[in-house]
Amino acid sequence: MSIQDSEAEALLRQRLQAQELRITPNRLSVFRALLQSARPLSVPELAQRLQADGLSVPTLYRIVEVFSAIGVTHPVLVDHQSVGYELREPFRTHHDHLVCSGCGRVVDLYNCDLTDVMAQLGRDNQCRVNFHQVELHGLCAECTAAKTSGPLPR
Amino acid sequence: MSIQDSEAEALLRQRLQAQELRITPNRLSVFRALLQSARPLSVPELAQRLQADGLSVPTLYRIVEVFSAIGVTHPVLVDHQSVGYELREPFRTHHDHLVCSGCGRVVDLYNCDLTDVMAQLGRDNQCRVNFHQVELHGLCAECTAAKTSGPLPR
DNA sequence: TTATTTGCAAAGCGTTTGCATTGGG
DNA sequence: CCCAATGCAAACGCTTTGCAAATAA
Repeated sequence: MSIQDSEAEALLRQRLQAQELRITPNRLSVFRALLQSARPLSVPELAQRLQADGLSVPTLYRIVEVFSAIGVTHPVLVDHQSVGYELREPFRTHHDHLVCSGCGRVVDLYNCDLTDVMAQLGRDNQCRVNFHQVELHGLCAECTAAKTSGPLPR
Repeated sequence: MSIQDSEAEALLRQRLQAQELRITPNRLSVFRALLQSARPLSVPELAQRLQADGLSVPTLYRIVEVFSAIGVTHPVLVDHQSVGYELREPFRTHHDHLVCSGCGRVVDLYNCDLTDVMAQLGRDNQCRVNFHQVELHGLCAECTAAKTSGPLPR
């Protein structure tokens, strides 16, 4: 589960201090942008949303790098081509995704009790798992009915 | 499970023809390079391995795009930052990934009996699942051993 | 005060596009 | 023969880097 926004920011400050990293307005701005976003944001997207705050692009890259290094965010492949950054638990409620092959929509799947399964999978491979991301590919309910065959659209 | 290399190429030809796409030496070269690789390959990596064959870089991008469109490959986030392409079932044995937070390597996880779990997850959401991709984030065996505490290395 | 963080400018790549040519079916 | 596929060159956009100035602690 995720926590309240007020607690989230306090926790971020803790995480930064624990690593001897400074609490700066820029870092807080990026964090809030991610908190408010329903989906992962790439650096160009962050730049767009935060252009009023005047953050430079190199700074954005440096911040998401720091956030990912201290476990606040993690990189996700978005749209099969670009890298987005998403808050991790407990900053955001964990969920998984179903990507519909038909219409391309992404359905968020909550309440997937996969944590135990994933932890076991890690143990089987001598790995320590602290986060998992499941992406299902298939057809959503609507597209199952409208399913077609033949060559792909070009 | 995956199939023999000889069958794999025959199946690739089928897939291409079914979509009215042409069987070209370039496409076969890329396919073989992916078949022989133990890990996902980015376009720059493909360019390097296939430079003897003289494929142009734009062609490589077009080919992996086609392969992914017809389900022969799928894109994977490699090293936290770049996009690699990997053969899908049945060209390659299905497996999941552990992305190491420490070194960024992608560790293949085989024998993950998650198909049933994923199918159930789909049913719970009225979706038909025909492919799943699980990405675990954590520490690989080596990094677990080398794990340190305190501030991150700068 | 001091080391970290940031902005700026520029460089470095990865990726895409337009167009003429090649070649598979 | 026809249109898909390719190569080339150039454009484009994302990402990184060096360095000086600003700033959190």
